[in-house]
Amino acid sequence: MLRRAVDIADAAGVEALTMRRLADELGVEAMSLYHHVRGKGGILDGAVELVLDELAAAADASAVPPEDGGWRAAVRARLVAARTVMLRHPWAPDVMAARSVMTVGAARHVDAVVGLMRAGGLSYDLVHHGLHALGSRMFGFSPEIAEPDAGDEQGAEALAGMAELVPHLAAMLAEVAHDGATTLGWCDDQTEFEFGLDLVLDGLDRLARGSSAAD
Amino acid sequence: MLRRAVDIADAAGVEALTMRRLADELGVEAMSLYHHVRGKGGILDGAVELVLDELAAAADASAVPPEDGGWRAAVRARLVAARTVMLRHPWAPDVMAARSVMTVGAARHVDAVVGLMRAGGLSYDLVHHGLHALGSRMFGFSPEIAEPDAGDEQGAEALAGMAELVPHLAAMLAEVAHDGATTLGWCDDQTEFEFGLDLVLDGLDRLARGSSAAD
DNA sequence: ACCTGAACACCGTTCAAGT
DNA sequence: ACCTGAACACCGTTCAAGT
Repeated sequence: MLRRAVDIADAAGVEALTMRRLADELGVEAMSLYHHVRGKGGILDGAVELVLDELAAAADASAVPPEDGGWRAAVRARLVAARTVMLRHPWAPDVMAARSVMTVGAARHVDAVVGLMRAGGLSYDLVHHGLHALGSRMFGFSPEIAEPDAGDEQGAEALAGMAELVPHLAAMLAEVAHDGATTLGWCDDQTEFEFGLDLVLDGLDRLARGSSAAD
Repeated sequence: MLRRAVDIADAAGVEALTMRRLADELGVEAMSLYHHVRGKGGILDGAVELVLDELAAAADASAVPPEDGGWRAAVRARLVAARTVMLRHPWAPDVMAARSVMTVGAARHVDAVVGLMRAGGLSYDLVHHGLHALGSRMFGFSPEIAEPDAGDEQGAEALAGMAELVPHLAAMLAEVAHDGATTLGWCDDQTEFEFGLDLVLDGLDRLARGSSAAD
């Protein structure tokens, strides 16, 4: 049943994951669902939990022993693995953010990251700051809030109308769009994810080594 | 009318911002609204735009001349100012993320940040990566996805049940909760926002100076 | 041009009734 | 224990009708 909920959200988006539709696909009446879960929230939580099981499996499969490259490489490998799972379920981070309940699956993932960082010698305090700094990257997602590039045709068109209003932005996009023609488009999300991830991990590493004196 | 929409969302949350309620508070029928905006989306976009006007005013008011402390301080001041506005309208970042349309207000804010970074000598390419790395921090918000601390009573209780399941996380929270007793609680959101912001800005600054050879 | 009432096609959920 | 039909209180939106 939760499996089916995940399939619906994957195929048609969370907004299509409705009690009536889920019941329909299970060949049952909508009200029957209430005998097995605590309302719609229970279904969303359960679906997220299933995705987090996938995440745990993927993270284990691609785990890097902390000896090879230190905690930084180990955390990086885990979060990049998390991303491959979340890309299959792009609605999951949104649901997790909307329903801010700490499920066991989420707690275990965070726990694993904390463990890797501690093994690398970071203080609990620094680890704690680090979790906040990672934000949604912790679950393989960077928040693409109001991304200035969006759809190619509509984005370019809207930008043309704003060119004199936002000169710096227009100039940046013109240059980046040109250079990026060799890659996947204006923005390579995977590249940007890894860039931001490395920036945070490098910063934490530097703080852990107490290299602020080197500034 | 958009002003009233912002007030409703501030006071009762976005989910309370409904066509019927907005019309009611304006002493008019719900269907009249469709003669002035393009459906509910238009109202959400308009409300966000109003918030972004506030943001622009706050950013201008607390602007730091680039000469004093460089681009880093200037960008920091602008994003911290953005945060004070968004804290008054916590629904705004969510709405912006949900409706991924680049409004003029959002574009102008991003443009200003790009301008400050460029004035600091950063390449368009590095600026572009930087925008992605900043993510929602660009608009004063760090994504508190599945925050492990949440409500004090419920969080502590849930954590007790998970203590043996997530040992590292439990140990971290136990220590951080203890130390943090002197401040505002387990997590000081403002502190965490500034920590993450500085981590990203420092990282960009380092890359701009080409100090990777110093590693 | 602007507003209105009734209606449509949806939601999540309650509740009494069936087996 | 599990399922069901009808109903309730909502949504956003369409549409013909009013002024």
